[in-house]
Amino acid sequence: MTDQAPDKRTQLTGRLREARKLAGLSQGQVAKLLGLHRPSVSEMEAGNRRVSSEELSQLAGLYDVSVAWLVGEVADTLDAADPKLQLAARELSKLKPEDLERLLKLLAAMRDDAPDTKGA
Amino acid sequence: MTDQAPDKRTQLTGRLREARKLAGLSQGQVAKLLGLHRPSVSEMEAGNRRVSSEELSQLAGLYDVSVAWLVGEVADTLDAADPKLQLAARELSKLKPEDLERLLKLLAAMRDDAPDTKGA
DNA sequence: TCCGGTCCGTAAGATTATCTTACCATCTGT
DNA sequence: ACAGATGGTAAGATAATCTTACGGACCGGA
Repeated sequence: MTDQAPDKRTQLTGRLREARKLAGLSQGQVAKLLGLHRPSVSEMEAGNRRVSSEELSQLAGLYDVSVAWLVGEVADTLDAADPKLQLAARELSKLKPEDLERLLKLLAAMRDDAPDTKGA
Repeated sequence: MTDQAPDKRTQLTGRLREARKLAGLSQGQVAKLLGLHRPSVSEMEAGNRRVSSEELSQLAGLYDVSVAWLVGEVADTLDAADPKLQLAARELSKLKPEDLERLLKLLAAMRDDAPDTKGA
């Protein structure tokens, strides 16, 4: 028990759960897809279990997120600035072009309607 | 058939060693910096030992590389993608968090609604 | 050549984490 | 209330990792 830096671990566990739910998957589904058991996934998200690098890659693929975001690493790209942006953009890529166009207009409307928060 | 898809693992181990040497560190140095023993690092690079997500982050920091590269993941999925997606991401970054949340749910619903062609 | 030092790979027993199965609580829709 | 699904947790069996140690390969100096 030489827990010296639980920050990263907590971040990972939180994001594992968040990404899973956003992907619309249950722990059981994930377990079956990764060839694991339900309790394993449960304790992974609880932080009571390690997540190997292989599992990390598989989870990232399943949830359509990057391993960098899962482990809380900051890259210098656009997606890294806002964690959820990558996920959202990923979803956008699956839309039909016409839907994407519509969504872009909607986004512009939302932004124009409520400008605020941070500048720059 | 013990080795059917060792791509990811082989890639990780190979890159672990490559990154370490490029960083000018010995296994002993890495072991001490991570609070491990020399044999552990040795077997990590040999692929006979798992690398946890925490260790992965620490190693990436030590070697000054990204975890995405270590595991063989393509980091920048966004920037290299369609210009339209990039534009969409820019719009997303201007949204308020609550709006982004709403949008994520909407996207998840759209994807869930559409017929899927079983992925990875 | 011989020596001292460093680096790395590997083995065997002790230690630890993980797996497997099972049970329980909660929530939802009928 | 019932049935189904989801998620948290416990205990023994299992498999991994840790710890220590030994040995080989390499390099520069006497």
